[in-house]
Order: sequence, then structure tokens, then C-alpha cells
Amino acid sequence: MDKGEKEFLDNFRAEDYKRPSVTADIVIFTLDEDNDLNILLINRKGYPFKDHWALPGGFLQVDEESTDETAERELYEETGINNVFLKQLYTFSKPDRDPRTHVISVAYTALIPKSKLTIKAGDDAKDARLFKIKYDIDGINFTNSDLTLTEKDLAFDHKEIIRTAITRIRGRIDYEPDAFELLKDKSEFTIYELKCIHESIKNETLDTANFRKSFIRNYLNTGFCVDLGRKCKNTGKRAAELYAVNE
Amino acid sequence: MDKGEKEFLDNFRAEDYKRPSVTADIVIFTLDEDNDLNILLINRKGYPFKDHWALPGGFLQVDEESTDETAERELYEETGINNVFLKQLYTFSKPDRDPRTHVISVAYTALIPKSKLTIKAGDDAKDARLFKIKYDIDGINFTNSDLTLTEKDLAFDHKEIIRTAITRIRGRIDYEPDAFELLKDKSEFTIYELKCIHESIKNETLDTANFRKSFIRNYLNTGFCVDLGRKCKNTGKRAAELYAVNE
DNA sequence: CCAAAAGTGTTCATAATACACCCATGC
DNA sequence: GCATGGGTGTATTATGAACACTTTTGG
Repeated sequence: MDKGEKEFLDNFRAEDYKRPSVTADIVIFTLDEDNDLNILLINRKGYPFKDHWALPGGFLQVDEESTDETAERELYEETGINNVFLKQLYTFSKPDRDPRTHVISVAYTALIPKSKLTIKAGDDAKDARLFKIKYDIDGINFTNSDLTLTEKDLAFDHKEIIRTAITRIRGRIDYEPDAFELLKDKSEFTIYELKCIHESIKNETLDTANFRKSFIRNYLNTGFCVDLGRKCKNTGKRAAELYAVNE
Repeated sequence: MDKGEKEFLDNFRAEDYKRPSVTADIVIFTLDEDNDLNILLINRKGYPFKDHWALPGGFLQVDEESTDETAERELYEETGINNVFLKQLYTFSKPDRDPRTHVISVAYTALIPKSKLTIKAGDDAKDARLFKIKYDIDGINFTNSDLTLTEKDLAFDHKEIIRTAITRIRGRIDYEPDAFELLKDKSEFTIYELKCIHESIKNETLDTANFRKSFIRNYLNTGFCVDLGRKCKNTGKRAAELYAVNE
């Protein structure tokens, strides 16, 4: 760095410029006991959008962290887990998307097996719940045992973020190994557990034989997965072969 | 909006929170007369990274525009064109990526035929130039008739942004109709012009017959393109069939 | 025995890839 | 006449989708 640059930086005052707020919001997908695709939403304790449901997330700590780190931190605070599959999704930045001020949201997608999720409502939430994603004529609905949300119950532009996330994950599922992230145990799973994950993400049933063949071609023969050479006994019915993701 | 929310918003003071700056930076790709892939870089007039080469871009106008609009505006100021293929690429947010303060960069990719580009150096630039993208052992180089840049000549983390952009466009070229955006004239082009675009983006030569077949299958038979039923006469050699993107 | 999960085999259409070959034109 | 761009045909193999069929297991 030359003298001129040092002098410039010493005199630079960030406060002289008007700036937006930046948040990281996270679309957390998981599969429930019915193997349905679920999303984690929190019920907002304060204004704006008090009592509405929103994606977990929070403000960037300026000069301290990247938005990736904001997302990781918020995810840990919200679900108690780290070292998780977390991918940047898209950045939402319309000036009026938050009534307080101009807030840029960098959205992330996380895929987490339910067994690893310990859901707790954070500081800014009255409640945190998993919702099944249901599709009907009007668009997407979110339901669980005692609540049904429509898009109007969602805060900010979070319905748009969720739609973008679903579209993205569906586009990726056939080409990227994302589905493995939703397995209860990546080091011991059956082809049919993996098939269930693909089915709920794509929201359609898949052919057993064809799914099997593509698993063998794309993941077993490539060395991405290995055949453990033993069967899964305890599970009712016929014993299924066990596989593991090769780390 | 209820009374409580109105009161909250009236009392909300955005200045109470520390906030980052936000910019939109644009990776502008074009093809030069040799049909090589080029990128537009500007030479920085002021600090920081004075005299270094950087992506065109600029600060978000808070409360006025989305980052998409920032990118459009900057692109217009820099190249004199609008209504252009502009896609959000990725958001870069490491706290130290700009020595002034924490600056979040929302990066965009633009594909523009050279005939539509009128390059002019903006307020913050001494110079604006197209550079060929060259690959060697050390990574990517940027060259034109009188300059060769290495990654060290680039400002900020712009080499990382450019790498991300190249990877993204390569991943999309086989599945998305991005290549059509680089045609001199979308309403009158030959299959071989399109092939050249694919070749420079992928940095490999393609088989004529196979490219042709996939064009027919994916774009002609689907109605995305139409056969104009006439030939391109003026171009030396044998006359080539003309096609148009169906608007 | 039978429903359900687990696993195999066969077929057909479409895609990707490689490559051999012909036509038109300007130098 | 030959290099270059423009264009066609054919063969091989990989992939995707449809579907018929067998095996194992608990109730």
C-alpha cells in the first residue's frame, strides 16, 4: 500500500455515506416422519410483521463476519447445529421489502436431517416450528399438526425466498449430491431412504428400478458412495443393502 | 398495519445500527473480432486500488433501488446500453474485501455482443477496456493488444468474482439459451456463429454435426428459433442458412 | 397367504459422441 | 486445386422412462 492510499484510508469515513442494512435469512429444509419436505419458520415476537411467520435469520455483524458466517451463526442459535450444508441462494434487495429501512437479504438454503435439528425459538421469536410444504391452486401452503399458513401469514418477501429455494433445490437434485445431506446417517443408509428424499423434493413418485440404476451409475460406480456389504436387519420386511457416502 | 406497528416504525431509527455498504459489480462478457471471450475492466482513478483494474459497478442508492437496478444503472453509465441480459451471480461479503469499510458486493453477469458496446470510462475510471480471457498454469490472465494483466493487477476480490462468473456461465451454456445473447443479431444468425460463441465460452472446439443436431433438437424443433428460409450470401465461402430467435 | 418393501431384467426412445464424407466458394 | 466454411449420414454407446417380475419378511 502506498502513502497516498494510506492517507486516503485514514481519512475515509464510512458514516458519510447512506447505507442499507444486510441480513442473512435461511431456508431450512428437512424431512418429517412422513418423509414430507418441511421448512422451519419462526413466529415473530416484535414489529414489524409481529405474529407473522418468517425465515430464521439475522443482521450481519459489520466488520466482523461475512454473510456466510451470519447464516452459520444464526443457524447455530436457532437450531443448535453447525458444520452444516449451507449454500447461498440469492440476494433480495427491493427497497421496500422491509418497512423499517432498506434491508438487503442474502438468502441461504440449508438441508438438515430432522434427527440433528433441535428447534428452539431465539430472542426475536415467540415460536419456531416445522411446516409441511403443500401445493394447491393458490400456490404454496405451510401446515403442521395444528396450524395452516397461507402466503399472507408470511413476513416480508419470505414467500418469494421460499419459492426460489424450492425451485433451486429441485433444479439441483438430479445433478448435485444435495439429497445425501438429508439422510439420517450418511454412513449407513439404504437406496430407498435416498429415493424418499428425492421423491419429497420433487413431489412425485419415482420408479424403483430406474432410481436404483442411476444411483449405481452416478454415485456407486463413481466412488462417491460405497456398498457396506451388510444389510439393514431391524426394519420389518426384507433386509435392504446398506451404503455409505465415501468421505 | 396495526397501531403498534405504526408506532414502532415511526420510532425506528436506522442510524442506530451499524451497517455495511452495498455495491453491484458487473462481469460483462463479450466476443471480440477473433471470437475470443472478453471481459470489460476499468482502470481505477482513485483510492483504494488506484491504477488497478476492476469490474464496473457502483454503490446501491439506498431507499431508491434494488441491486438489480444498481447494476442496470451502472451498466448504462458504463456502456451506454440498457435492456440487457443481466443476471445475479453471487454475493461477496468478506469483511476485509474492501480496505475502506465492510462492503458487500452483489455480483452480476452481463452478456453483450460487442456491436452494442460503446465503452466509455465513467467518473471513477481513467480507462475502460476489453480483455481476452486466457488460461495458463497460474490461473487466468487478461490481455489485449497492449496490456497483459495477471490476477495481481485486479482490485479487491474481483479475480474471484470473475472466476465464479466464468464457472457459472460454463455450467449454464449447455442447458440455458444464454449464448443467444452474444449474437450480433438475434434475428439473423447462422448456426456457426452460435457454435463460435459456445466454443469460446467452453474454451474447446465442438463437432459441427453434433452441434447442429442439438441446435435443431433443442432450439429449432422447440420453436425457440425459426429457420428464416434464406441464406447469408455476402460471407466469402459457401452461403449459410439463417435463423432467428423467436420473440 | 399376502401386502409391502427390496431387488432384477427387458424394452424402447432419445441423447451424446465420434467420425467419415460431400458441397460451395474464393484465392 | 485446395483450404475453409457449410452441411449430411451413420454407427456406437449412454441415458431416461415404462413396466413386468421375483424375493424376503412380518403379521
